[in-house]
Amino acid sequence: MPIFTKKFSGSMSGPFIYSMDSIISVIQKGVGKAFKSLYQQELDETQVLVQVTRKEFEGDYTIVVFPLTRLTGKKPDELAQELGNFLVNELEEISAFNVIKGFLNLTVANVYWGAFLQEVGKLAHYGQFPPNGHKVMVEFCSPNTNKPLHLGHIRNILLGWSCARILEAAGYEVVRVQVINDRGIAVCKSMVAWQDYGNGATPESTGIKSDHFVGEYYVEFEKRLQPEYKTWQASEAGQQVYREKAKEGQSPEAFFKAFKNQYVNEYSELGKKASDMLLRWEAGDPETVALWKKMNGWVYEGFEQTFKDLGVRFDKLYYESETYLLGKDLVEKGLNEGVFYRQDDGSVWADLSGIGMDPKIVIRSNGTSVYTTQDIGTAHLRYQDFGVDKMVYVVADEQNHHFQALFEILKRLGEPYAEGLHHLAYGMVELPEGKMKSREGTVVDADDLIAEVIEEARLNASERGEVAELSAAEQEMIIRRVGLAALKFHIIKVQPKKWMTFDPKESVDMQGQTGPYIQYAYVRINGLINRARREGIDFATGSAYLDFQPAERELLQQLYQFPDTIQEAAMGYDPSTVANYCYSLAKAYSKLWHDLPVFNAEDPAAKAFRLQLSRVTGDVLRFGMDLLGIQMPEKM
RNA sequence: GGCCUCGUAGCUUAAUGGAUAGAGCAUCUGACUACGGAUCAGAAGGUUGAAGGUUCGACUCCUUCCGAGGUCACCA
Repeated sequence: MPIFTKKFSGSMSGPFIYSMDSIISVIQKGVGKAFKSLYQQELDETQVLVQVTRKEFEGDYTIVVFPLTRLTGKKPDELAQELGNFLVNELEEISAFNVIKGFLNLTVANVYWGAFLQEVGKLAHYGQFPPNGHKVMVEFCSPNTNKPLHLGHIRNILLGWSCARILEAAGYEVVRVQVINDRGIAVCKSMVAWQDYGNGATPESTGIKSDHFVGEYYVEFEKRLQPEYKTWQASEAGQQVYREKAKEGQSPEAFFKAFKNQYVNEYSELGKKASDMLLRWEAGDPETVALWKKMNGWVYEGFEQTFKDLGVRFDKLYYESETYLLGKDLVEKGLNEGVFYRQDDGSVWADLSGIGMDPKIVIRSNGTSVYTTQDIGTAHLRYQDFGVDKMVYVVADEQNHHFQALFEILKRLGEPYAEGLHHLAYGMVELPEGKMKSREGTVVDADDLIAEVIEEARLNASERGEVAELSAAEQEMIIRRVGLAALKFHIIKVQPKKWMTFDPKESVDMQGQTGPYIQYAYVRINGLINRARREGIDFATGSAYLDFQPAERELLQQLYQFPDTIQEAAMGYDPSTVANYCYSLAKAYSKLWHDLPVFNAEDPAAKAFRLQLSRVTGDVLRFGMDLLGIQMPEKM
């Protein structure tokens, strides 16, 4: 059967990926040949629309012939019939066809599917593409150091991590980084509160997780500020400001709510303490810097634990305290090259009217730099550090405007990586009650949430007892994996750009379209494979089995889609694509499990084939879920 | 106000311009003396926010409108 050896040694062949010419391109080429031979017409084959046949119809792949009719002047059904005949005669891969309302459904020969499975079965990492020579940086998480991580960070972290893994699978070399906002007024508030009200307490002395410990002092600051502000509002000074600055008909409540920031900056004693702290920090006062280092150290220790719990790590951390002065020299250079212009007051701007945006300031009139300037410098620094040709910023969509401006400026500055910049903008996470608001205490804490899903998994496990005979440590690992799978999958199955409503009750679901459902399919497979290995069954002997049942065909088709799915997810920076694929594959396997006996199959070839099919499915599920940052348990 | 995003079943959501809009949850009904029932099968649930337009064909593209949100800082 020479056709198969030819197909299996395509130009992309490597140690990792299954690489025969895709069936779709085989079909497309066949259609091109048909047009030449039947109608004497040249055709752009890539324009032929080939898609997976919908379940309710007979066949594996479908050609939509409508767009082709105007080239021949034939009716859709007639053209489809002629093409179908031609393809079945000419292509060994195609064994049958049928035509329904202008759709040409093609059936792929069983022998082709059978060979596909055997070939994939030999690969160590089906779906992993060979290195493509490109290097990409993914920035994600990037928290402030005054508070612990919350639900929003979790979505960010999961998206960033998964995106990085998917790019790796697609052949990129990936560098994971984050920028930690370790300076500024917010951090100073925590410092002031700890200094004044902490009485020397430490995370160790209180037994509180260290980032939460620091967060409590941030809250403490706000708590102390409130009565101070109330008192001031009632005072003559406060009333005078209200009379002078309130808009016509604005109630005191509304005015003072809006005025709060200004109050803290200009009138508050506590606020003054914080801004003094910031000034001392900027001046490099040793005592202040020591305090800052101590408290940030606590925060990092806590963050590190959360990252570990979530199973993520970074290659390099950038700190704003080290990068916030960067970018000014690049602005200076851009100024000389006409990329920016200086106003009379000394401030420097970028004119972005060319892309329909308002002017963007990059240097204040007092000569200091802004956020955008800093990001310009950081991007440049990163390029120097790693030489990446792509940079992906995983940041909430509230910063769309900022990144649009930043990318445009970097482009105009002629930065070498400028064409490879991408803002992976994700939607905010809301609760069923509405937005999370730290002031109202409705923020879902990351550590609490993780603990909660694990407890839920523990409850579920105790109701079953399959893992009861395992050691405590093994049980604990399984419970963690199951709980985290529920949480992670629940978040990552939603397209990044969509705002999502996070219902804690649904996030711990373990049935239906969930992480544990997929894990369960894997665990079943694992049980079968272990038994087969104990009995020394050779899966390759399944190649003799070719009379596929519908459930087997469905699974083969889906397995075949895996590399394309990874490419699609990588190009679209969209992990939800992989999540949905994994679910769909697990569902197809559950169906097969129900419909057909595997170990007790009708004959040895069928048994070996189904074991091989199961094993490959298990491998793909494990690899696919790993791309989402989800670990598989061996039992559950 | 300018720019941008979103609107799909009660809820959470899927669908490179293609066939009867696909799942899960919740509700109801079935299926374990076959390899793990965290499963499978079935029922019910939709004028895809509204109205036009382009197209052989529109959830998808265009226009207008309605609704929700974001952003337009010498904040980060």
